[in-house]
Amino acid sequence: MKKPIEFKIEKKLPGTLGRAGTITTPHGVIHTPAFIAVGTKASVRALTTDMLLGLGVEAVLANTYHLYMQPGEELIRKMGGLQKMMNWNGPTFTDSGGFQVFSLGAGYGSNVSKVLKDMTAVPLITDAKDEREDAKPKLVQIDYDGAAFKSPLDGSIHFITPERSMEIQHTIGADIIFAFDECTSPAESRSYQREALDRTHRWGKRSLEYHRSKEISERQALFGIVQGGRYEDLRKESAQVIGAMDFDGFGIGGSFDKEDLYTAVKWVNEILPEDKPRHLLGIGEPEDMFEGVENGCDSFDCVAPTRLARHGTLYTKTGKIHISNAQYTGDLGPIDEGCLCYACKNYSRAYLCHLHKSREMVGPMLCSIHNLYFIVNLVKKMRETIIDGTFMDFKKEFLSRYRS
RNA sequence: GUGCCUAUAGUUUAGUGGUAAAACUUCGGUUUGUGGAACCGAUAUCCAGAGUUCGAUUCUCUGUAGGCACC
Repeated sequence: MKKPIEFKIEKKLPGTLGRAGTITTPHGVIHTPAFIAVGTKASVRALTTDMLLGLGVEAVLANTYHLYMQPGEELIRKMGGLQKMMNWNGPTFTDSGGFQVFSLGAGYGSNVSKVLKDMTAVPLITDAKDEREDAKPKLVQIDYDGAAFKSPLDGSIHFITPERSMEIQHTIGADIIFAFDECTSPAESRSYQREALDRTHRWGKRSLEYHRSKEISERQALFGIVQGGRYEDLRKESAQVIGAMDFDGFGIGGSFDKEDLYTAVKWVNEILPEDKPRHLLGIGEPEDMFEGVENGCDSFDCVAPTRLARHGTLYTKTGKIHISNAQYTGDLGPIDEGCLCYACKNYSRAYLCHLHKSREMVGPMLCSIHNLYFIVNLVKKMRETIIDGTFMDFKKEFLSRYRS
C-alpha cells in the first residue's frame, strides 16, 4: 500500500531524543522540527497565504470541529477542500475535534486550558460533576461512542464519533489528519484519566480502522494521539498502545501542568517508534518547544503567536512585550532589534502602538506577521543547530536572553 | 437685557440629606490541538462661595460657565 507521507531523520541530537528531519507530504516537504501555523477555520487569522509563505511557514493546521460547524462539509467540498479554498498549496493538518471535547466540555468557561501554571485548579468532571454553580452549561456530552456537541451557532446537536471525524477530515482533505481523542485536564482524578484514556485508545483504533478502509488513506496520513494526563504509567501505556497501531505518525495530547509537560513528553517519546513523526499538540511557547525538541518532538502547533499578536503581546529576543504599554508610544525602534520580518523592517513600535490603540486592522496583521516569524524561525533555528551540532549552545544562549 | 435649563472621573452619563455608580479612555496584567481582536485588575470625580441642617454632592441664594427661548 502506498504511503501518504515519508519521514526521514537527517541528524540526531546526541544524548537526547531530539532529531532533525523531513516529512514529505503530497503538497510539499516539512523540515523538522517545525512550527505549524494554526488556521482553525481555514484561515490563519489576519494573514493571507502569501504572508505565510513570506514568513517561512511550511504547513498549516486547521480544525475539524470548527470547519464542520461552519461552513460545513458540503460547502467545503464545493470549494474544493481545505487547500483549494484557502489558497494554500503547502502541507496541511487537521486536528480531529478531540481538543474541543475538552475545551467546549469540561474546560468550557473555566480557566483551565493547555498549560496550567499551578495545580490549584479543581477537577472539572470527577468530583464536582455539573454541580458547580458558576459553571457555564457545557457544549459537550461524552459517551462510549463519541461526543455530542451543541453548536454555539444555532444550538443544534451534532454527534461526532471517530468514524464521523475521519469522514469529515477526508472531506476537508488535509495531508495529515488526527485520530479522534479526548483531551483531559491534568486536575482530573486518576480514575477519570483511566476511563478517558481507554476511550481515547478505543477511538484511536476505530479512527485507524475506518481510515484504512478507505482508498484515501494512501493520500492522507493519520496520526494517533497519546493521552494519559500526568500519570507516568498511563502515559507510557498510551505510548505503547497507540505506538503499536499502524498510524503514520503520532500526536501527543493533553492539557498539562507546566511541570509535567517535559517529563510526559519524554516518557512517551522513549516508547513511540522512532521512525515516525511526532507532533506535540497545542504547544508553542519558546521554552516549551526547546524541551519538546530535545525530547523528541518533530512538530508543534500553537495559537499563542497569533492570538497574542492580536492582543498586542509581541515576542522579542529578550522576552515578551506589550505593544500598547505607555513606554512604546514614542518608541521609534523596531519590535525586536535585528529581526528581519516585514513588520520590523518597515515599522516602529510607536506606529504599532498607535495601530493597536486605534484598533486599525493592519495592527493585528503586522503583529501576527512578527510573532509567527519569530516562532517559526526559532524552531527553524533549532533544526539548523541540531544539524550543525550547536543546539545546546543555542538553547542556553537564547533562553538566558529571553528570560532576562 | 430678561426668563428657563444644566454643571458629578480625561469623556459621556447614573444617583443620593449620612462624602458616590457605570461605560469608554488612561495605566497594568493574563492568554499554549482559537467559543470569544477576549478576559482580569488599578487610578481618578460631586464648578466656586454663602445659607438652612447634627450633617449638603443633594435643599436655598449669589457668582461663574455653557445651552435654549424671548427682546
